[in-house]
Parts: sequence; C-alpha cells; structure tokens
Amino acid sequence: MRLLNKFFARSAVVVATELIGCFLCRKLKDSKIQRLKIVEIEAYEGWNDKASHASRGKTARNAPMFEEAGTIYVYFTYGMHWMLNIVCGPKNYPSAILIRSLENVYGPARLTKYLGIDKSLNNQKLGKSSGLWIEKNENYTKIHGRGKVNKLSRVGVAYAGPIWSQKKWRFVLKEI
DNA sequence: GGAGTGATGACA
DNA sequence: GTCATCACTCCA
Repeated sequence: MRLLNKFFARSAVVVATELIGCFLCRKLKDSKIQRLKIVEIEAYEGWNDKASHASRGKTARNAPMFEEAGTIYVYFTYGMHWMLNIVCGPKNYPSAILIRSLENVYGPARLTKYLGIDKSLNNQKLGKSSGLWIEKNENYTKIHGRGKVNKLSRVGVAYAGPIWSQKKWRFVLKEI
C-alpha cells in the first residue's frame, strides 16, 4: 500500500522511525518497478537543527524543505553525489528525512545512482508522476517489534555541535 | 588514509 | 568577485 502525503505530515523523527522496513519504489525508463527495503534513515527537524540545511534559513537550494509533506528534496554534494530526502511536517516548517541505505544498496549516494535519481526529481511529489514512492511493508509490526530498529547518532554532522550531533536521529534496521 | 568534484553560502 | 565548506565514494 502506498504511503500518502498525510503519513509524512508529522515529525520527521517519527516518520523516519516508521519508514524503516518500508519499500522505496522506483519506476525506471523501461517501466520496470524496483521495490527496495529501506534500512537506514536520518531525520532533520526544524529551524534549530544545526545539522539541517534549513538552520540558516530558507535559500534557493533548501526551498523544497519548506514545501508540503511528501515533496522530494534532492541535492548535490561533494561535487559528485546526489542525496535523496523526503519532506516532512507542516508546510513552511523545514523538516525532512534522508534515506541513507536500502537493502543491498548501502550508501546515500549509491542508492540515488542505482535508482537514477537526480536533480530532475527535486521539488516533485512522491507518486506516479515522479515515478518514486514508498509502500508500507506488510510485516511492519514484525519489523518494529522487539527492538529491531537501532537508534544512532547521525553521520557527518560534527560541525553542528555536541547538542545536535549527538541526537539519536539515525535509524537502522537490524538484521531480520 | 587521501583524492576528487562542483554547488553553495559567507564575506568583501 | 573570492574562498572555505560539505548529510560521500572510490581507490590505495
């Protein structure tokens, strides 16, 4: 079952937690649909989050973060890598989740390369039009039972200072 | 461990 | 206009 925008219109931390184990779906040029389990996610929440692009206010680059929930935010970094984010929370409130790893596709830049995700998807909505959406896993309760999801500190955010870099806002699925 | 890559934002 | 920075991957 496809997750609707309503699902994303909540706290990024909650959304990130619940997305663990769900399927990221991508329709490619040849019409084949890829369905890959999400195993690692980070949350970026609000104005005060120093690790978030939005901490310095709205700019041309991070504008999609201020759009309504379910908007796709793709950005380019390190001169060669695309990052895939999904916007969360209410409109004009900057929060998003960063999809870091899928089953068998580990690494945020690898998965975008693998799924053919680039700037053309930026600021689009999840769904048929963009060819990118997320489906709920039928085994959701099984996956989330008995501490199957690790909570860790986020990656590469030391510059954000101890308060924000130590937040346990990275969620990783343990082996099933 | 270190190079590579280029958009971005801060500053002048 | 310049410059340092960056939520990474690759190859050693």
